[in-house]
Parts: sequence; C-alpha cells; structure tokens
Amino acid sequence: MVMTGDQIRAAYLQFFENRGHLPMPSASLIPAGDPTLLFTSAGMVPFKPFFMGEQTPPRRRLTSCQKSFRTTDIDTVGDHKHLTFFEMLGNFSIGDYFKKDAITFAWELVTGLFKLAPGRLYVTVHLDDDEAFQLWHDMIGVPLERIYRYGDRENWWGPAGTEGPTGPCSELHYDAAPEKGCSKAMVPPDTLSSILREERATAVRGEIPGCHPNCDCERFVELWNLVFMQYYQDSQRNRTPLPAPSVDTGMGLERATAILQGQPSVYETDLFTAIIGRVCELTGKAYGASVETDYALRVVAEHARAASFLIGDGVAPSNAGRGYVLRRIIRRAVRYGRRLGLTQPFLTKVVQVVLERFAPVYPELRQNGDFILRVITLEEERFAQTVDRGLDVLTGNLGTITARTWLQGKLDEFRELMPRRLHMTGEQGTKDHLKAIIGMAENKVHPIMKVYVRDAFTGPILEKTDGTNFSNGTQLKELWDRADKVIPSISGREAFVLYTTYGFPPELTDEIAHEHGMSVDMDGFLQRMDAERELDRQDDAFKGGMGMLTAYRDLGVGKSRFVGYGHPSLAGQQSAVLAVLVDSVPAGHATQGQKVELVLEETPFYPEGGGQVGDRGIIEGPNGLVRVEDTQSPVAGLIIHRGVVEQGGISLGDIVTAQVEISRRLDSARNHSGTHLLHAALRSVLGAHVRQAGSYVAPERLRFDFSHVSPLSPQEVLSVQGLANEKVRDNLAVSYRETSYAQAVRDGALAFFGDRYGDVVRVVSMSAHDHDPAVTPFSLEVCGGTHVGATGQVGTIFVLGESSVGGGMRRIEAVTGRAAEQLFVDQSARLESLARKLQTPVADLEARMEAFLEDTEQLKRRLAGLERSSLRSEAEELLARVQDVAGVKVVAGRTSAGSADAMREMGDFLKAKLPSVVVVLGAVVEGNPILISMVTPDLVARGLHAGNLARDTAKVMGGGGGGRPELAQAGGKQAGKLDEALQGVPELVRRSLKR
RNA sequence: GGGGGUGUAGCUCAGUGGGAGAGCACCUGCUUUGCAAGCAGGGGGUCAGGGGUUCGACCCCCCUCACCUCCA
Repeated sequence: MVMTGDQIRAAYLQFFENRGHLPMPSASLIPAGDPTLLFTSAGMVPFKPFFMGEQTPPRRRLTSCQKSFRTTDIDTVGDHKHLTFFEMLGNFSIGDYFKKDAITFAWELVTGLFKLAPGRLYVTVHLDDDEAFQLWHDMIGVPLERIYRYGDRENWWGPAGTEGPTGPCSELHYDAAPEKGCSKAMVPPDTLSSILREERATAVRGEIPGCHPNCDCERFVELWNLVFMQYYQDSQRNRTPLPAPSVDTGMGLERATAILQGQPSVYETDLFTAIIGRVCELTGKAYGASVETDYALRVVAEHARAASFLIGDGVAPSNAGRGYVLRRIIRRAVRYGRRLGLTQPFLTKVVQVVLERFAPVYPELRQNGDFILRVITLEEERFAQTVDRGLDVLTGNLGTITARTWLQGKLDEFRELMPRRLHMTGEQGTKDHLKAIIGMAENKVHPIMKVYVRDAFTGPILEKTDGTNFSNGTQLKELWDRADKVIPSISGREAFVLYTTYGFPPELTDEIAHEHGMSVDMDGFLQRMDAERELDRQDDAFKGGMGMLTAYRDLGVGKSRFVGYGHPSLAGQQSAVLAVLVDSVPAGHATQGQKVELVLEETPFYPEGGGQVGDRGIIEGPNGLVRVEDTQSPVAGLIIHRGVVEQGGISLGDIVTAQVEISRRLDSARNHSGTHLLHAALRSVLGAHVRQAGSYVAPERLRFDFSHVSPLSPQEVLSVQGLANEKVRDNLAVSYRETSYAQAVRDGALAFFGDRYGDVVRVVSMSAHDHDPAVTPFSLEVCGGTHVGATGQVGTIFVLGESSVGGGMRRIEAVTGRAAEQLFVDQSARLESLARKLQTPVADLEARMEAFLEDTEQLKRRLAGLERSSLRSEAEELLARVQDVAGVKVVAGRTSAGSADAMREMGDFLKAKLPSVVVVLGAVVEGNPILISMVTPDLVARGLHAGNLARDTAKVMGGGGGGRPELAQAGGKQAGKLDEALQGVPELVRRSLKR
C-alpha cells in the first residue's frame, strides 16, 4: 500500500503529535517580523523567536509541515532534484529533548511508519559529534559501515546570520538507486573520516576514492536533517554551550514522497503528476520522451506551483525583493513554455491544476484563487509586452538586425559599384561614401543600441576603411572579410543590453538571430553577466550588520509588560525603571537635556507595531521628568521609551509614573479601528482576495495597502467608505480575546504576514452581536494595536484617496474622528472664502467659476488680438524706417513686445513685406533685454548670419546669443543699453558683408 | 539595496542649447456611404517635480519622484 503525499504529510504530523508535539499550522512564506529574510526557507524559521528565547513557545515540543521557498536554486530548477518551493516536515524541541530522543524518533519513523529497509539507510554525523555517533551505533544499532562523519560543510548548522544558536547535525540518507550511482565502491567510513580530518587541518580539498552518502552521484537521497542546537555563537564567533539545547529537524516532503512511492524523482510523485500532466496536455508532449522537453516540462510545473503559493501568501510581482523573485519564476516558466511551443498565454491553465491539487491542504489557495489567477494572467501579459518591446529593438523598424541586413545589402551594392565610383570620386570620395553608408546603418538602430552596434560591427569596419588603400586588392579583400564576419553576428554586449535594460530573454535573441541567419556571441554575453554579478558581490561586502539589535538583546533586563490596552488611566501607571540608556549604551542615570531610552517594568506606552505609531507622553520620577517622543519595540518583549530628560534626572530603579498623551492615543485608536473597518469593507466590496499588505496608523491619518489588481473606481471607493461609515453608525462593539495564533486563524481572523506573532495573540473583533458566536463579526483580525471601545467612537471615516503602490497593490488613505471633522471644517472654510471672493453663494460657485474662466479666456484672446495689432502698427512704423546698408535692407528697432514669440511674429510680418531683409528687433521683458534677429535666405547666401548678428548685438548689453543662420535670438543684462545695441546693427551688417 | 533605461498632447512616440511636433484619437465643416473612409479646419502641453549652468534649457549638470528592466 503506497502512501500519497497528503497521507505522508498527515502521518508525519500524527506521529509526532502522538509523541507530545503540538502540530503548528504552516506559517506564511513571507517571514513574520524578520526583514533580513526574503522567504520562509525552512521549517524552523517561524519558530526562531522561540529558539532565541525571545518568545515563549505554546509547547516545548512542536511539529509542522512548513511551506518553504529557496531562491538559491532557481536557475537549476528543471533537473531532477532542485525545487524552489517545497514542504518541509519537521519536529522541534525547544529546550526539551535532545539528541537521544531526536534520533530515536527519527529511526522509529523511517523504519516503523515509513517501513524503509534499515539496510538502505545511511547516517551521517559531524566529525566531532561522538555523542550522536554513539547513539546511532550503540542505541539504534546502525552498523559502523553505514555511519559516516563529515566536516562543517556538510554537518554543521548555523548560525543563521551573524550570531545565534548553532550546532552539529546528523542526516539520514537513503540508498535509493545503487544502480544509478557513480558505480564506484563505497569508501569505508574511517577512510573518509581521516581524509576529511586531513582536509580540515590543511585546508586542502582531499580526493575521495569512491562513493559515499554525500557523493555527487544520484545514488543517495538526503532524507532528513536533524540539527542539534547546542551552542550560542556570538558575533565574535565565540561559542558557549546553550543551557537548554534544542532540536530542529527537516525532511523535505517531496523527497520523502519520492522515496516512499519508489519514484526516481519528485516529479513522478502524486505531488506533481497532475501538474506535469496538464503541461503535457497543453503542449502535446509526453513526459519521458526526451531529455530537453522533460527539463522544460519540469520547469513549467515547478514554477507554476511555486508561484501559486507565493501569490497565495500575498506576494505580488514587482521589480525588487520578493516580488522580483516571483516575477522571475513566472517569466522563467513562460520562457520554458515557449520552448515547448506555447506562444499563447497558458500559465493560468497550469495554475488551475496546482490550486485543485493543493487547496484541500492549503485553504489560502482556494480563498485567494481568483487573485492568484488574475496575477498570473497580468504578469504573463506584461511579459508579452516586454518581449514585444525587445523584439522591436532587435528586429523592428529601429532594430539591430534590420540595420545589419540593410548594411549588408548596401555593402554588396557598393562592392559592385566601387570601381566606377573610384574612378569618379577618387580614393577619398569613395571612402567618405562608404563611411556615410555605415553611419546611416547606425541611425537605423535604436539610440540605446547605437554604441554597442558601433562597437560590434560598424566600428571595426570603419577602422579598417581608414587604413585601407582601395587601389590595393588584398587590403580590400581583408575589409570585405571583416565585414562578412562581423555583420551577421550579434555581439555579447548587444545581447546583454537587450537583456538587462529591456528584460529580453537571451535565448530569444539567439533564436531570432538564427531565424535571420545570424548568430549571437553567447559566450560574450555570459561573460558580461558574470562580470556584472562580480561587481554586485563586491558591493555587498561593504554592507553593515545589525549591531543595534544586539545591544538591546544584551540588556538582560527581561521583559517589559504592556498594560496600555483599554483606556489608559489618567492617573498614569506606576512602575520601576529597569534600564536607562544614553546613546544606546546602558547607564545608571541620565540628567536634564540628555536624550535617553528607558525600559520600564510595566508600561502603558504602546510601542510602534502593526502599523500603529508609538505613543508619546511623560514619565515622571521622584527626581525628574522625561518627555517621551517615541516608543519602540526593537526586540520582542522589550519596550523602549525614547525621549529627553526635561527636568532633573532619572535613574535606574526609580519608581515612576508613566502617562501616555491621551488625545494622541485616542486619535490613533480611532484610526486603527477605522483601518479594520475599511479592511473589512474593502473585502466586502472588492472580494476576499483583498489582503492587508501594510498599514500606517498615526494620530493624524491612516494608510492601508492591500492586494488588488486594478484601480478602484470612484463608485467602489464610495461604497467602501459608505459601508465602513454604516458600521460606525451601527456602533459595533469592539472586543478582544487572547488565543493561540492557530486558533485565531481557524476562527477566520485575518492576520497580517508582516507581523510577528507570539504564542498568545490578540484577536480584535467588531460585531453587532458580540455575545452570539454564531454571528460572524463584521471584522475579525489578529492585532496587537489599541482600539476604541465601540465603532461609534471612530467618528466619520473619510477616504482621502486611492492610489497604486506597484503591481497588484493599492493604497487607500483616510482620516477619522477629529481629523475628519477638521477636514470638513477646512474644506468648508475654503469654500466659504472662495464664495466670498467671488461674491456668490456656495451653491452657485461652480457656475460662477465657469463664467469666470470663460471671461478670462475671452479677455486673453482679445488682449492677444490687441497686442498683435499694436505690434503690427509698430512693425509698420519700423517698415518706414528701413535702412539701406550696402544694398541690403536692414530693419532694426525697439518694440513693446512682451515676448520673443511676439517679436518673431513681427519679424515674419516684416519678411512678408520685404522679401530680402535683415531684421533685428529688441524689447525689454521682465527687466531683461531680449533680441531676435532674422536674415532672409538670399542674404544668408551673401554671408550674413542671424546667429552672429544676434550674438554681437547682445554683447553691447552684456549678454550673448545665437541660433541658426536665418533666425536667432539673444539676451542681455543691461536693459538701458538696448537702444545703443540696436543702433549698432547696421554697422555689424556692413562689416559681415565686407568679409 | 545597486546597475541600466524611460518620463514630451487622451494613446503610441519623434525631437543633440535658439519657433514644442507626427500618427492615431477627439471636435467642427465638407465630401462620401465597401471595411483602419477621404479632404479641410480646430481644440488639447506644468516637456514628471525641484534646483543649477546660460543672454536663453524639452535638450547640459545635480537632487527627488514614478515606471520599465537586470542583479542581490
């Protein structure tokens, strides 16, 4: 009887539940409260705060099947073993059992529950871990020849980051396919141990003469990793034994399933067969038919699965961070789909199968199903757009291929005509002609590609042209050879630019080039990619650590208790000062004027979290007073009050009274409750795919980001606002309940991925029937923030606007309570004031405004008309004062024009009257003199240049100018010298004529 | 977080310091009812925003923002 993947998952969890472990639901793929981590990459990630001692676990024995995602292997997905997304089974001991039980459980499970043949199981332990070795050998009875020791590279775990728990690990490997192995004999464990010890001593990698569990061949499968956290490693790499050692184990569900189902790879298990099946169906390919199509089939299936889970957990495609990883795998899937002949959008059809297959176990896939499909559709469309644009650059009107083909044609033509041309225009003329042809080819290329195209093909030819004597046949042949070689090959640099600035896939470049009988220098391309990556790596080396957090963690003051829920008492909270920090360094005392950070035993101050900003207020001690400007919680359980000592001093141990600034807090509470109402209203109006993606709750306003693919219509915004306000008027009771995270989620509470949740979470509900559990509350959220007692206290909710925060995410901003009132007051005042100015009732404002706009428009036109006619008459006056300078008519004079444009018009008028003329007009605009000059073409031919004329005239006024021969303008600084400058014009004209 | 790129009319985009443009769309008129109808006329612009250089900036320099893209 073969178990399905689902059965294996369930059996594993049941096995450990029977042994006292609490089954935990899988956490989101977005790690909670850990900005250093891109994704949840292992089973222990959500439990890190427990292992670090920052939070109390709900039980010391836990077990879970955790959705996990690793980015390191993206580019190798498609082979038989690598996955980006996988499910990680694990059992955890947080300071409870250690090696002995962990090993016993593991052996019982694989041989008992999984019924794997003991003879096929190999064990690895760390070189120095004699304890584990003994347990496997003496207690379990694993024979010596199947216990291998490895060094740090294979069998040491952690710490994750610069410091943290760390320790040796022990792995179970399964001898899955002896026939598939490297067919070398097994190395005896002792031999391997001494090789590795030698390697450790000399740091020289030793040669291993045979097969072993960690061999690169396909014989062994690493099934289970047991990590024994027994040391704490600090940032100086010192290791101290942990008082309560812990265990963290991980078994990949996919691998386990492959082994139990006797399949050669994870893709043949029931976790994948349906997905692969769909891809085959779509492409008409059969799995197993060829190495290449198999690879592509696996890529599409794996990435479709991974993308579904990522989107299901709220990741939206973007060009940075998590969203970028998602985008990459979607695009990779599309590219490989293309290789299988899929040119139309297809990915949603694969994702549908993923959803069907996994929704029973992961309800978020069902819940967000529509959203997932929509995101995939959009991203696939967007990628098609990207490809289209790249295609234009590569082959389109301004494409490199077009330019090359064109140049090739022109060169062939030139080659034929050259003897005649050489005869007609001589050596230099022929070369110039050739250069002109090449220059034109460059202009057929998109501007960005120009420099790369020049490097790659026109450049080398030009260079050759320069040195070539056309009368010499052999050198000429060299030139043609060069052109023939260089033109049909797209350089690595071009492919690189196409990829890095347009996102155009290199293999497509290659494919299309081949269709045009060209090749691509893929080696050059890869070289450039590597160089780029190397540069990035160097940059990374300079990035700093996270020393600040350590400082707080090392305070050793234990926990501060938050007592600020409900109505913070006006009298303030009595408490002892546990720590005083000055400049982030612990101090016993702080005095007036100093910036200080305080930790209290109990505090009503809410630390920034869940989007809500930290409280402000006053902490008063026996000898002084501190004004708190912000409250933060840099480490779970620790609340830091930041502020300034305003009077006297404050000391460690002082009994103080902590008083929150009430009005501010209440404003925040209104906005926070308002946020929940808006969240629920958005879900009701737009659909259940709406999920919180971030929020900011300040006393003044609130901001809420959520997943949604399209902009909200004004109607939708109004419905959301209307529904939320209706719930305000219904005055729903706001109630709190403490429960476990798992229970809260089971109850249907919304939880935000970005937040850190402990063993006990608060659930905030807003319901008209608070005491009737059968009625679903309007809003139910896991939330640590502070709220009003009933929604009526929120006051009016007013949505200020709706906007985009990147693909798939929208943002809504709103005010409530006092700010909403203030907004109304301000807006009304503004309207009143406008109405007063326009002397009309508010109701008529719009009509009045329109009338005004129309009036000004008319006035503007009339004014422009008047100006034009007055300038016209000025121009006519100037016409009467035409001067004759050596037979050239010159009009130079001052005008009252208000702009250079107006003067240009005057000039045009003058030119219309005098077909051959030099015009220089001046005016003072905004205190500065400006000039325009015009020269009719016949006079340009006689050596006059409007640009020079303008420049030289302006010099008199301390300015400069220039332009084209027919038309130019200039300006100066000394308005008083405008007339003098204009008087000089005839002389300037005379002088230019002489030359 | 870093690199490359883009930002100009409702849309797609030209525009290398000196008159802000084209095509499509829109409006008006005429012509005409054969497939993207034609002709003529017209409206529409904070050249992403801010600062600087310059007599003068869509254009050059600096900063910011948004979007595209590659890499972490």
